[in-house]
Amino acid sequence: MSSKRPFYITTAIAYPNGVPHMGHAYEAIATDCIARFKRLDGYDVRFLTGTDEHGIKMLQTAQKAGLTPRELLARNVPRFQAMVEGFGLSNDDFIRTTEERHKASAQAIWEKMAANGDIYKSTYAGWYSVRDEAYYAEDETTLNSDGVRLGPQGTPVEWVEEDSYFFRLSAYQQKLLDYYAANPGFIMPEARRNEVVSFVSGGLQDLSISRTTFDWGIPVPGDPKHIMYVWVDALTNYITALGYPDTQADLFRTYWPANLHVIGKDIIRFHAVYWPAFLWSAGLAAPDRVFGHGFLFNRGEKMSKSVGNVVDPFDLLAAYGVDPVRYFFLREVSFGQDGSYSHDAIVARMNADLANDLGNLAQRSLSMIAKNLEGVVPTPGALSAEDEAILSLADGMLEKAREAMESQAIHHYLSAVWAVVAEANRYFAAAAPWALRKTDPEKMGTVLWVTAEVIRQIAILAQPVMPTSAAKLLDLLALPEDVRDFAHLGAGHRLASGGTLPAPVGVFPRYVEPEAAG
RNA sequence: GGCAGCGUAGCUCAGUUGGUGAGAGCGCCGGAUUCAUAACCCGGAGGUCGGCGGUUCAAGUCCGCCCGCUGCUACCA
Repeated sequence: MSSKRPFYITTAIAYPNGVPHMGHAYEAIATDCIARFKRLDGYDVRFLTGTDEHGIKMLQTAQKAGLTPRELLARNVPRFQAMVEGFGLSNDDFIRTTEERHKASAQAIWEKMAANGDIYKSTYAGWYSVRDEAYYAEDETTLNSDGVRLGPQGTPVEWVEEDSYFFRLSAYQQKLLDYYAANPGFIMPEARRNEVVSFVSGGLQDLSISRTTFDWGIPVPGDPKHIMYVWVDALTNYITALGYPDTQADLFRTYWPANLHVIGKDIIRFHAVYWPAFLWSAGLAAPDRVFGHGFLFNRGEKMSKSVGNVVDPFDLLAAYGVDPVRYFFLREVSFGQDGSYSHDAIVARMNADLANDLGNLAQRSLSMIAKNLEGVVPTPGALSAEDEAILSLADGMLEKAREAMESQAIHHYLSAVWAVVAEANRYFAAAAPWALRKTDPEKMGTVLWVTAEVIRQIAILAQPVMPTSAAKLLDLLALPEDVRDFAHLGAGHRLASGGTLPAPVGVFPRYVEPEAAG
């Protein structure tokens, strides 16, 4: 067991009845950025992602394609795994809910909840929307002009009457409200918390948690005609991956309760209401925080197949490269709010922030070291007020970044780092080392050292967003692998003088439009 | 209908508990420079802070009403 503080972070598990879209990738890179940040900041991080593979929608999609569910999964899940790979995720595990370990886990939590008296059998009759995965009361539905009955979301519903097991969610209303009150950071952003509190305050109905109308799911223990409601199945993935039901094993003891579930704002209720109740019922602790991120829009429009503006995340990778795409989404979008993207916006960020500001700064300063100092890191002389000022700003980045990341304000963390990039450019221009080369070579060396030191700290802090590019930058500074974590930021670990640097190469190329088709 | 939030320069947005002449980035215009990825640096253009009214010595920042937008939720039908 590690002496480091544990940090367990998860994405939601993706529903692979289709191929990955940019929304999946967005959640993945944001969560990965947080995981990497915590790891570099000295935490013992466990990072989980995966796929949610049961449920009637999966079955129906497969049937439409003339496939079995397993065949559909065999076709789609590798795409999600390729996305995880392609976007550079540092996950420790990839869970699939069709795995045997998960079946055992889901059945175990069911039995715990049943043993606690929270599950009872009754009859459910009502209107069910497959698309919404939800039941509606008669008066919540409407008949449209074609005689088709629709649910409140406008999706078709069908009459379902079946035996069902119910979870006594109503018994947890007050406990949930108390938990929200005692843990104001449980649901973030705050606006989401208000919505959940308001919803729970309005009263909770018991939840139907089994189905008998189809069989693509995990059988209810002792009553295999029933399969579990997908959310009981899906949410449990977070503990399955820690070895549940073996709650005494190191993995579970170390990492549960989870520190952070990163999810889309559309599934807040399942994570902030149902999930804690299930856990308490099973005698387990609720997670520390559920963060609901926003949705992405393509040029301000919601992505939809009919509009034809669905963006394939792999296309973005091919067009811009993984690190620029990661940087763009994490910098441009306020984490927790909806965001918009477009080719122009991505290129603007890529060229302005990465190529012009950071990349060019590294290139111009390092190439001066290469050309004038034979690639040897100079020894600084006496530091001027300007030297001290920029170093002090660089030293202050970590605190600001940490503070931002405490509330998952990824965009604030990045803007704090890039504010220093901008200031470093001003510093460099004002110090004009190319002029000092003739008038005051020692001072030129000092300026180049200060600049390289500032770049060192920026690169270390850029690792969570752009792991590959930041590593290249650190390679250019000949920084050993074991001194690239946040413990090596600040005045206590300045860039060593005297070392020889490799020949500088561009790390962040400008994006130039491909030649117009001729 | 209820609850919550939002509406600030062309665009995307910051603006702590009300107090020097309202900001940043991008874009645009002009200048400077040549170490560098035609990049960096400097300067500028420039918005009735959605509208009206109010509180205050002082409001983008508080109160009321109105308009527009978003989310959650309820209900009518």
